[in-house]
Amino acid sequence: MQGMGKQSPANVTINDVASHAGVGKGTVSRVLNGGGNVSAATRSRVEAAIADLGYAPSYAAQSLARGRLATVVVVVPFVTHPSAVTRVQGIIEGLRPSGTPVSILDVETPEHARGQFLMLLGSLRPEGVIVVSLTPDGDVRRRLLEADFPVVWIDAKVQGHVSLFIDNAEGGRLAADHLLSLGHEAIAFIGDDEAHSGFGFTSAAERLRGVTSALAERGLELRNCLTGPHSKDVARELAVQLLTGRDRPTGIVTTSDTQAVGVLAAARELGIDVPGELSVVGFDDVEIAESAGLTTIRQPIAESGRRAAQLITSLAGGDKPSRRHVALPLQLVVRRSTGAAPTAPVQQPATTTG
Amino acid sequence: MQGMGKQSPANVTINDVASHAGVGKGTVSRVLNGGGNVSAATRSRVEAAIADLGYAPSYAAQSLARGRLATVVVVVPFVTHPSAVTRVQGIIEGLRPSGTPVSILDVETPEHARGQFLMLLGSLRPEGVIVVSLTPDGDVRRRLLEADFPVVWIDAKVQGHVSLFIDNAEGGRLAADHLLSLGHEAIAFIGDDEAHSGFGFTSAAERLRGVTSALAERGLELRNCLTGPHSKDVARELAVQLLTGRDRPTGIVTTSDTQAVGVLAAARELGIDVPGELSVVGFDDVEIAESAGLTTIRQPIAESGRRAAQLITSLAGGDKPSRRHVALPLQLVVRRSTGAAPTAPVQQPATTTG
DNA sequence: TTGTATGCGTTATCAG
DNA sequence: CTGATAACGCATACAA
Repeated sequence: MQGMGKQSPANVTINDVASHAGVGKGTVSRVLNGGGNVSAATRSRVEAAIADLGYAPSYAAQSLARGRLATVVVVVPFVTHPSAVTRVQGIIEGLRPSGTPVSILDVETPEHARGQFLMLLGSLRPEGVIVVSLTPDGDVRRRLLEADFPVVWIDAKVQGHVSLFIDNAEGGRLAADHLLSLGHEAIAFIGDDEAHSGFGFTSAAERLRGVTSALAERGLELRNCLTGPHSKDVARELAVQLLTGRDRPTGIVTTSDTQAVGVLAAARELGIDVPGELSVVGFDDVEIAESAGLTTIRQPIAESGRRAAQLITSLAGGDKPSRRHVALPLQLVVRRSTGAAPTAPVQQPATTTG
Repeated sequence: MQGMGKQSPANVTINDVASHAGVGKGTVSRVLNGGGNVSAATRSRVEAAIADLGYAPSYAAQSLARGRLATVVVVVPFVTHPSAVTRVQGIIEGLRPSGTPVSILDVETPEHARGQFLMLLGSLRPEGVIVVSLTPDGDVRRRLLEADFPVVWIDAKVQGHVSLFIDNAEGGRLAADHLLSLGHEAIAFIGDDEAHSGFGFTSAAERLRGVTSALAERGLELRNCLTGPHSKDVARELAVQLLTGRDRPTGIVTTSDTQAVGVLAAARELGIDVPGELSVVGFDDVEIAESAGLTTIRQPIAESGRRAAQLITSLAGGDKPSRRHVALPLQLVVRRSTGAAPTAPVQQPATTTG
């Protein structure tokens, strides 16, 4: 049974290093960490021993002794969305210099999210947490605020917490103003059906508000507003609906590039020329936007991840945040999917009997 | 002295639960884990106490006591590549049922990779490791094989290890055969410059081999073969070179959809009609391929991640792998980027002096 | 079935 | 500057 003892690498511990170097384990620990008070001679002896034995400190033991995991945890819903992916990439990139491992906690439903937060709080106790596009219940938020690790929120403005976000209404306004400036008056909106997600997202509603208020300033009303689950195909179907209905819009604003690409697909299917007969505006400016030639509202997605990572690193290092809330810049990026409104109505609306 | 220990939330421990329930900590541990020998009455008392106190076992302490981290680590280069992203998504998805956190270890260079593997082996000691598109040195491979946690390789066939991979040469052949069947004879290749990556990748070379051998079977030779760092823009530049040169090809095979999209961009810039004057084949069938209307060689990327995750879970559970090596299926997906070869030569090659 | 004692590998505290 | 030694919180072998 145990005759074989362990044939596995019999992981070398700090004790092995200590005896090999002829010092106490405390000393080894010191050279490993801050290493304040160690004589040069001892230090080099220990370092030699470490190299000799190929010693690496046990992550679990360190975590237990220190009271926290040397890992940054990212809590993110919809890891399949391109924007979520890009954010995570930014985070990983921003954390690379520090060498801190990144753990991904995917969440599917609000209850699932709650569970993940609880396990994070009670069990994981990581070095820092980055929450993406999520706003958990008040009690979880409070516990997160009281936790002894830093938390940074991306794409959510949370009271008392450090957060990076965008002005969604302004984004909607930018999109609408662009179409208006091109002469469009029949503008429709395709957005997420956030109410049904259960997460309590509000960004689509805010963007819609931006659009309608921009239109209102010109005395116009939104031609149509369709929402559905966030996906390219759903957006395509909604667009078909919009484009084959009576009040065909000449411009469509969407809440993501994914959806905009769906609208483009619908237009192609229906033989509607973009941007000749129809202009489409996306949101986010993820990678696909460029290759699809999409006019879109760019938000610095990867950048938000990078900044969150840097913030976490700095906060975990004991720094105080200079600003709690940081609004990220938004920018209209014009490509091939928008153009001047058709001079003649694309489709003559039936004149109502006067 | 030690009374002040920590003023932090004084996280509730297994001891608190034990005393609250009036049992020993061993019992609590038992109901928490396998829970074999616990009377129903005691069990419910303990469970009540756990719920009362909102107890969650410390991940670090569990890890230390058990000797391994309840985390699956993914080692992956180029997290920015769409295919890498998709694989990670698949892994996360496949691991969701088990609730195991996923840690991402990004690697930039071979040395970096080595360091990550070493820290993984010596320090992290996770529940399992999934290595994506990487083949480290022999000694690291051996240590990985001897480690007491399971390792699954994706996109790499590694001696003695469990691995999921594709037949790259077959992929190249599929692409070339498709173009050949459309009447193309002037076929060029744009691929990764893997030699300079330092990682020792060979997939591009294997795909190229598939292409050339398919051509050879018809008595043809590759018109041109250009390589460079893997990026859309580099591919675009290479394509411009190809398309403005003397021997303009009518078909281009690339080693990724990203590159194929670059080729498409080049064609558009040059006013070359696709697929009228030029056919383009991608590789992978990532999301962008569909919206770009790219004909491509589909490999089950997300699926590979899911399967790897399931394999890890099963292996970590003590199962023996049924098969060490699994070849994933490849499939030609025809879209709008390929069509019949132009009947008249697009560009009359200057007849060499006879 | 259940409580107790020991070990896991570090960090941190405290004399020396 | 350095070597013991006590936590850290849990799993587990062992005793009861």
